[in-house]
Amino acid sequence: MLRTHTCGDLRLTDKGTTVTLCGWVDSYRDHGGGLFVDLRDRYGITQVVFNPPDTPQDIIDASKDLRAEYVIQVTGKVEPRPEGMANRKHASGEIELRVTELKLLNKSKAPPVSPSESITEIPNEDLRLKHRFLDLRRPVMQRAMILRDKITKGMRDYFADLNFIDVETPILGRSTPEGARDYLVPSRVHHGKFYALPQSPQLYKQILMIAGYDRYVQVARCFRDEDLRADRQPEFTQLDLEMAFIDDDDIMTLIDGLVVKLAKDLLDIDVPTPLPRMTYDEAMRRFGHDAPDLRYGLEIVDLTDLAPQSDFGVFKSVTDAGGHVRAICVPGGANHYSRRGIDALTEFVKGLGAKGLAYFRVNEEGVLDSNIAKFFSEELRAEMGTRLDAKPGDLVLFSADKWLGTCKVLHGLRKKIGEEMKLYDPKAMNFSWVVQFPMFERTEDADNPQAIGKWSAMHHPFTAPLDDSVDHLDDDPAKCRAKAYDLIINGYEAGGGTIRIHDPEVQSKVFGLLGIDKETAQDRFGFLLEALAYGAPPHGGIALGLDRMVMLFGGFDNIRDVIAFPKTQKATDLMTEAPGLVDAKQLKELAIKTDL
RNA sequence: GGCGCCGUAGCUCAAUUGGUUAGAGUACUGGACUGUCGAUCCAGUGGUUGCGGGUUCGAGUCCCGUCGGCGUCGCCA
Repeated sequence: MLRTHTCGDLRLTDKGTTVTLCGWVDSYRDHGGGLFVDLRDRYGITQVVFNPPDTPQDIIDASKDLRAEYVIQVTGKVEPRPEGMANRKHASGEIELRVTELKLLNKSKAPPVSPSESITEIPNEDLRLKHRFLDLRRPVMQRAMILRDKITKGMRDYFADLNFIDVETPILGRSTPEGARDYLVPSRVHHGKFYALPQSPQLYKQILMIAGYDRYVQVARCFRDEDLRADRQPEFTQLDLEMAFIDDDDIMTLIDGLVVKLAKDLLDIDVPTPLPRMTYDEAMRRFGHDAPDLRYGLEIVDLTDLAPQSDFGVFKSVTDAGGHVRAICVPGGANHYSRRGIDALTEFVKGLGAKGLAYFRVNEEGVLDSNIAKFFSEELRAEMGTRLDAKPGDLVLFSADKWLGTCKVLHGLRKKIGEEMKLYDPKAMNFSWVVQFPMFERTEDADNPQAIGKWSAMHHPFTAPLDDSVDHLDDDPAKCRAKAYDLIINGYEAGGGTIRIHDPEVQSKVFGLLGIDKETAQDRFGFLLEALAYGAPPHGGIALGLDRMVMLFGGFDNIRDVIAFPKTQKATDLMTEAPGLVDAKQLKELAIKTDL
């Protein structure tokens, strides 16, 4: 060992002891006669002092050459700092190391990305990603990685205590055309054939249930070749689990327990259980989204029935066409959003597909007023005000469109205004479930005109219907609700799962609705269908998005900050420059010709 | 693929309506300084304004294209 302690260890109680520290020069302060260095490692910062008479002159002279990020080993005596010189910013701030020996372990070029927390300016993200070794040296990033480790370990411990066993599943698998685009790996042995990287271990974990491993868990890497977002990476990590002989309530109760433990251990928050559960239909009705942020209100109010009483052409034509008129009432919004502010909101909703933004301000007398007020009788405005619980100074924003259109616009407004008006405590954590998702949705895929209007699975084709929904498979698939549940944290989908179909008859009906004929089913999932025929227990599970949970628990606003080596929005790695070209020889072995 | 924001010194940023030699802080280099902790003080080095084209007497600034980063819609069972 090159050191006796870390830079976060030493306290007043260590005074008088001789210790050796190693670390990076976080900063240095040269006073001519002597010099101070803040020495950093991942445990903290300790001030090391090169001053006479404790430090020999030749060591002081050598210390003059130290620069940011040089790696040094120093030996000396731990001493309390002089009266009034303690630095409360650091845990070891009451002591300092009086250096008697210095060894330069390595030099550093002047860092383009400063790891020092004393530099408050954070470099552009492309620089951080290119020099990730420096970026990851920043204490905030080290805290993120440590938090990630704690969450992962907390999860593993929790499930291990409950008799779950960790089973690894393949990375090289088989492509299934449903769902996200696959990352493909060409086979050298079988020219023209490809492995696919797993989008999730879904099918394998069902096989494990059938194989009798009734409690499976895995920290699983997953891959989806789709476009990126602030909360989406092409490769990400799921805490994946599956159980046999359980129902949906068991999975949710299990995860409630995990959430309580993690919130208590990591954030010292007491989360009451059971976590609230809201159906998908209610979430869409009240918040316009299947992952509502429940840290603030701004609930949607449906005014479709009142709209025809107005003379406002936009509302009337929408309701005549079977659409909806819905609104949110923003408390204090009339003062927060000026004319120009509302123009900005209008531009914003146009980006979401709205044609415009109808609004009312609520004036001093509590009356709804705006440029469209003339189309609404006094009585009608009063009635709308009552429904909306509108108070003087509020702002009422409308969306008139098809149901999903109003959901999208009002959810967008709600989210934007919640942020802009700071309607919630950024440190607050809100956990809930959204349950009873529709089994099927109508395809609106413009790339594939033949598929438009056909049913597709909202989760995957093995999702079980609610017990009282089974009959709707025959008469009205749109009414069919699934044993599906999403864990929602602060408006993010932090995890999701389902109970799986284990009844061959139900499975075949679902395949039928999805237009998957026997041959296709056999070709794509033959192994699973075969396995299901050999005594499959009732089973189901869930997958938690580990990266997102770390992001939310750590208060980060993007997922890259909790992944050591993330990809850019164009799915490249700026440090390694992946993806890269390969040799012609490699392509030839794989029988691949590129067409650029 | 669409929309939007951004790209100026190693780094973070500024530069009036398109107008003189593109500035500041920091880093770096040299010097001063015995208790600092974003040390301080003095001096200095450092620029193809991402790249290419265009408009103009004149472009960091306006236009077109392109590359890169970010956000978002589509997409993500």
